[in-house]
Amino acid sequence: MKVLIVEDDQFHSTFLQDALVEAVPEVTEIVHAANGAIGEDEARRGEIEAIVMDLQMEQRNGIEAARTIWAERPQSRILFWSNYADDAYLRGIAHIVPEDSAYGYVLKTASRERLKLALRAVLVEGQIMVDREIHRLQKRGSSPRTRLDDSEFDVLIDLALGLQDKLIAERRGMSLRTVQNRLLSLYEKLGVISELDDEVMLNKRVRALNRALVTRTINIETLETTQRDLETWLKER
Amino acid sequence: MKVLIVEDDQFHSTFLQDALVEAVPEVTEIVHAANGAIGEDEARRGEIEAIVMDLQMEQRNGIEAARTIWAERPQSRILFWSNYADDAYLRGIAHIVPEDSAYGYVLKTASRERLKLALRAVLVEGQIMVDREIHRLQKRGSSPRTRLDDSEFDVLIDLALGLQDKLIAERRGMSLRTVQNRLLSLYEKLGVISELDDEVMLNKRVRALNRALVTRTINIETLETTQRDLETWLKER
DNA sequence: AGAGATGTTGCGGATTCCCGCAATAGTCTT
DNA sequence: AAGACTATTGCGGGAATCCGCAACATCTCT
Repeated sequence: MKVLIVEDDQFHSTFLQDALVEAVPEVTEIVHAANGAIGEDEARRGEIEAIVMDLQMEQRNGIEAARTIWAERPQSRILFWSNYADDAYLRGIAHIVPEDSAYGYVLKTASRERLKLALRAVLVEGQIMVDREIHRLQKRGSSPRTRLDDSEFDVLIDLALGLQDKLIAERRGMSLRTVQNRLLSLYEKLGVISELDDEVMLNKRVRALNRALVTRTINIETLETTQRDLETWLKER
Repeated sequence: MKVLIVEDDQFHSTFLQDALVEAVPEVTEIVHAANGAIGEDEARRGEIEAIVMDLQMEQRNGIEAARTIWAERPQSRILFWSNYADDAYLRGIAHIVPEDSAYGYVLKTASRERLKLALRAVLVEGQIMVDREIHRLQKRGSSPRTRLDDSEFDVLIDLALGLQDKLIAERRGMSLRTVQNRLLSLYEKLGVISELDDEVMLNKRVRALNRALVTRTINIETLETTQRDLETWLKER
């Protein structure tokens, strides 16, 4: 079994390798890649189907790499190994994971045992496995009062990119007023109103982005990658 | 010589310790702390004056910890060891570093040799040492056309927190129109106008925050820590 | 099928934002 | 010290945003 490790941090990479040979003795070869772009090449060249990948990397992050890898070889099994439990990563993965392919998400703060468990479960057994910590975070918002639905999330992205209402309406195919309704519920769910509310008036648009960032609903990488999507959309409209 | 290591990542912590004993044989004792709050306690209890500290930590980050440590013991020598070269960190440090005390800033991607050099230079020799990579980043903006001055940076912070013009004016003691002038030059320097300019109209306020984030002028931790400053200001006005 | 809940859209107005124009104050140069 | 620059501030107006009100459209449940 060939396994590809995509990780740009030296120490984490070797730590990962150690855990891997312990947890999965059937490994015959381990290939390393220091960022997402190299990872894609290696996966292509080596016809590799078992991958452990960091999410935060220079150049090209894990989500983007996974997207092209899965596009070329949908049955690839990918275990994401990340520092953060940002909701944006989960949504990003949820959007690109192919039907019935195996993947997992483990935090770097997880114990070595849990990492080894996830390595076996995903790479060998082909299971889906998401770290409990992350699930907790995902759940926390699951009271529908706080959790954003997909269309709200789309509008949040556009807001974060700096589009104004009219453009968002055009891009998402809604009326101006509907966009504003979405924004309204965004302000509600992100806690823009409740906080410093009385007395202090805030710029809700900026505050919404601020809250989305500190609550880990989106992150800076989200801004960067969605920016590219926006640019292509702008060209072909 | 007693040295305190403040670092929440297991691997990095031991790596740091190894480099430390190699580079600084005069070390007699090494104390570990897993986050900023514990670090403050240890520094206080142990009367430690040589510290190596990560910047990104849960709970309480390196800048905040350094602020209280330096407030209590200004001659402390602190080497910051960070993943990122965000401008926000540099500004944060520049604001709190006491007169003629030693500090340094090294990236985690730096070679072991450079780390060891910095350890000696800062902890033993009491020099000031900033990683070349960071300086490069700081310089890049140093064409005054792009680099933010302090008052612009202040306004950027307030904008990022979601304050509206009137409140910023009150907080920073300027007139409304002056705030708007600052915003104008912010939009200019952050590249809000130049990008997608013609055709596409943007919400400049949000776009400014977006640009400030992706250019690493500020980061999410900045949002969190400055939020606390804002809250105290709000109470006592 | 009918009643109620939820989502979408238009209209209008109060507020905020963006910024050109112009007067004044402060700084630098020669 | 006079002239040139730059920063600060007020005024005013066009555009964008926020949001209540109300009319439909859809969906759900019994």
